[in-house]
Amino acid sequence: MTIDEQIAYLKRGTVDLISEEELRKKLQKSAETGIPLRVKLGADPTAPDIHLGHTVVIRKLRSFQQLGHTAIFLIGSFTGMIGDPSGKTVTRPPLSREEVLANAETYKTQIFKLLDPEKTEIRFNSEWMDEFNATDLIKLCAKVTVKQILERDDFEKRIREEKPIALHELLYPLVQAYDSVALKADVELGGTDQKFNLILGRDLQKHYAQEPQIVMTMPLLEGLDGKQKMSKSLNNYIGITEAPFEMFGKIMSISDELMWRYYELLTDLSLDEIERMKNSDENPRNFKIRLAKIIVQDLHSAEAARQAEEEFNRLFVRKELPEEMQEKTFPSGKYALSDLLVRAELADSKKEAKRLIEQGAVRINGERASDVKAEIELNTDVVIQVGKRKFLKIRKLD
RNA sequence: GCAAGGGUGGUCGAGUGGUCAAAGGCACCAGGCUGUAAACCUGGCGGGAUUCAAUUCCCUACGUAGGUUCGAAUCCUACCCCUUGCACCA
Repeated sequence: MTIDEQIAYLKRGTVDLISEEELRKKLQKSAETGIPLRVKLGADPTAPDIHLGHTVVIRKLRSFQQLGHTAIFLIGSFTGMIGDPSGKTVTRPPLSREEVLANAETYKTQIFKLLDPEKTEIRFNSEWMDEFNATDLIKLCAKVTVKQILERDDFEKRIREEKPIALHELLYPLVQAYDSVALKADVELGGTDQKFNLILGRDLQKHYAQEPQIVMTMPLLEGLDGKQKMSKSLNNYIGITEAPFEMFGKIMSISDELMWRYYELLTDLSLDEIERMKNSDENPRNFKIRLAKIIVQDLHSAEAARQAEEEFNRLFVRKELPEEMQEKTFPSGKYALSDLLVRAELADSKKEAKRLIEQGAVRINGERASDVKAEIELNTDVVIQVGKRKFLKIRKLD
């Protein structure tokens, strides 16, 4: 690839690129000297469950890796061990060293679904922050002004809304910026919410007589609802370790509009190709299937994607029973249906079980059961379906 | 420490003595229509029991613990927590 082609490739899907000129210079220099660029991506060690939203930026890191550069996955172990009470949710307890290490392991297995382990540096910021003493910290603080820090949008917003800001929260961006100095990063990637922190890294590097890093930010991916950003707490996410069929199904349930967004940020299809599909009058459903297959293939395998599609067709197109379903064993005998649903964990309470029956959500061996007081005789195996996607085979125990 | 404001169901947010298992929105669940799309429509949304059924009853819940009252999310007392301002540190 020529330098121009590389830039075009790397620019895809980015929101901010500061700056393209500097990136060009770095790429040129790297090509001339054969020294790969050091590309940093930071992660918070408190939430080791990676979802598709995170993969947007991880995929970008992979792009750099594929061009021969060094991917650095930085785990904020130091920050995690202090504990960050910011944000509206419950105070996060500080993590112990063991927890941080355990989370780091989880991270590794997840990111290596996308990144090449051989070409990835995993680093922890406690490597240098543990040695940092009060003098170092104060010297570091002296390099920026309060005004600079308070410029960050969310700080500004909280001041305006008279919400509290803990002092150490002001220090987090600084520590993150210092990580870039410690790593001698050439490029730092992050979500758009990280823009301020990444730029601060540039500023700080100048203070340490380093060439400032290139800042690239990526959009925060919308979750399955298509409105809010994907996150675990909003329960609108697809986890990177989810089973192929789950992933496939969730992708099939997103809106058509959102599908194009996912195409752009989660696949490598050319923008031209995506545009062509968008303007085609083919049933969008087919494109969604294609998207689902691409994503499942990327995170699992081609075979897994094929099977997921097959299962999807079986369940929702042909309305057949799944190939495999969970099984539970009960002593043979007579059961009140509502009771059985609870005991089989298909409903949380008897009230809910009755509700489900009343609303026609329950099927026994394919027959809709609408009698709340129904009893079923368990003398053979029975398949119970609740709603569209919960299936359970109940086996009798003699 | 003082003063003021606040703590309600998954969430936001009404409710200031009975009609409150608590309005309304969102989220969520189920059904319908579809392409497991969107939009839309319908029902549900603490738990247990009871009736053929409309039902009815009981328990738990409005920061915690007590109290007043026939009756409290609502009033009183103490405590805990959050926010803001002031003070202390001088």
